[in-house]
Amino acid sequence: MTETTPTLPRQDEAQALAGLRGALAAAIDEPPDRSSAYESAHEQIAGRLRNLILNGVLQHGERLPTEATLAAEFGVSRATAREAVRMLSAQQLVVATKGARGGTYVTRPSLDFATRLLQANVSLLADMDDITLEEILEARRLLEVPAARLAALRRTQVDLERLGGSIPDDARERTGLERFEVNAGFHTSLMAASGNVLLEVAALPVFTVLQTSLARTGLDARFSRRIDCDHREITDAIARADVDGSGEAMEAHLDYLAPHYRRVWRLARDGGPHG
Amino acid sequence: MTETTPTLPRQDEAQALAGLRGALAAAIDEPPDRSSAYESAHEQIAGRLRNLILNGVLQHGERLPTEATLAAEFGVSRATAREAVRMLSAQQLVVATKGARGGTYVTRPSLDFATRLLQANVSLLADMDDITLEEILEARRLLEVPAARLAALRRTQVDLERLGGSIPDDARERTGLERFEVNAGFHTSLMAASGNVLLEVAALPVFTVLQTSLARTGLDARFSRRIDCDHREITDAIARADVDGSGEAMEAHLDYLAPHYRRVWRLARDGGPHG
DNA sequence: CCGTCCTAAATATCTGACATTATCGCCCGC
DNA sequence: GCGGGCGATAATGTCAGATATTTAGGACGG
Repeated sequence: MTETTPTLPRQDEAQALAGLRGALAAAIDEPPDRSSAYESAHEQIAGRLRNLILNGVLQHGERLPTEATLAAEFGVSRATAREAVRMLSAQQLVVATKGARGGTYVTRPSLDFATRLLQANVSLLADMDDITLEEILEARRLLEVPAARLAALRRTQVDLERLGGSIPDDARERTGLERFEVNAGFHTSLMAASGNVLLEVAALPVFTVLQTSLARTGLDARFSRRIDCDHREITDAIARADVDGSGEAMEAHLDYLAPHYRRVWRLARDGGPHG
Repeated sequence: MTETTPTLPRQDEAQALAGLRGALAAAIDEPPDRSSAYESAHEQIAGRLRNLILNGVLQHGERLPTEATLAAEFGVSRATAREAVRMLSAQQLVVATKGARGGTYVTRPSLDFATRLLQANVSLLADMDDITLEEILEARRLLEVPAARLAALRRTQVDLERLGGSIPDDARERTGLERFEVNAGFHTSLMAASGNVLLEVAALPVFTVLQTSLARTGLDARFSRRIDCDHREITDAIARADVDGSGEAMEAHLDYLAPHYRRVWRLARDGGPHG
């Protein structure tokens, strides 16, 4: 029975989990998970801890055992335990603090983090042609038109002020980056006014991927003026609490933008990745 | 001027990046990024490499320098370089393979990975009351009603067969987990039929979070039958290419489900986290 | 010509040490 | 008696080197 160990040794594994259980006064029926082929030690440990967090056994703010303790309980070296914790920290499931009362604490991914993560993924998936531009444009329409309608229903005074403030009133020339920020500001304000955080999180990456490709090419003054004008129309409709009008204004805006996106997208395809 | 180094030493940093640049024959104007307070060495390195990947300097399938080389170029130990790579691998930006022609290769987060990541985040955000049930229900409606309409427009023969096959035709009693899988199967088939991958990715986490809370409480046979019945109606409408009918059937389905979700959600709130 | 063995190259893991840092409690001065 | 500096302490962060494991590819023999 002295076979090699494709997974952590069963006994140690059970014991380690038991120790963790005891230490945390938490119980969870962990399925053996002998599913896939080979998983390295740190992945196994990371996965186990991740399950504890996702299943709510380890609650927000709770402290994990120290690296040394984890290492001992899982029967690995500290370096390996560290890498497991590092994986979780990369997913913002835990944060590590130094110092005396320091340690590893369960945390929550912030909205901001979730957004950035999603955006990175969408961006990469688009790069690889897993997602087409048309899908992105469609998704944006699906998210933003209802958002505009909801905003017309629910907007508060604060929302309206923020929306108005996000549209520049001077006709000053702007760089690509500045335009990007202006547009993103309006977009974010609009999604916030919709009153649905989930919608906000879902829409921002979609918007950003599109906008990033636009910003790289630079956009002329006439185009920018038209965007601001559209934004103002949308804002006005929302201010009037005109649900249908808001949705239609948004649709018109997206209709105007679509061909521009298609153009810069083609450019990026032809000129970009072949560097 | 022998102050401590809150960031990597500038010279080594520049040199390391230059080395990497040379090695990869890639150029990118890296801003100094002296933004936030303190960033540990592995975070800095991970961030730097991440930027190279997200900006497309390192393309899919390309190979990073070996751990030893990275360590040398960034002027850190191999363990530190390893942790940086580990963080990227936790985000599925790279994969590490052992063996002779092994190494660290740039990869793409799979759709499946993106979905699971998103789901974990949505789930945790919901746990923390950053997102309310009503927002989730609303988001689901916003995603699935248009998806049903699109499916009616675009469904292929394969889609229809898959949809039909995902609805059980026997009236067998099922466990909570089995029901979960049946419902998830229909949901996934529907989103696939919509023909928009992005929609699919966005909707699955929302669906799963809702469904998970349902599955935990167990659902009686009458409820299950009703769900299957609704699913069949939706499928029929899609098969008829009845766009409005599909959307309406989906709306009716969600209307029926909403109160059930509200009930189990309350239960989970009252009984769950206080353990 | 094909299969087997061997070697090289890379990651995976271990070990033990040292560096850094934030907290806690003690002690000292007022 | 009491508050502020200041070391002890406990944790993560980093380092250096060694060993194990895995895999690709070449050498060698049948």
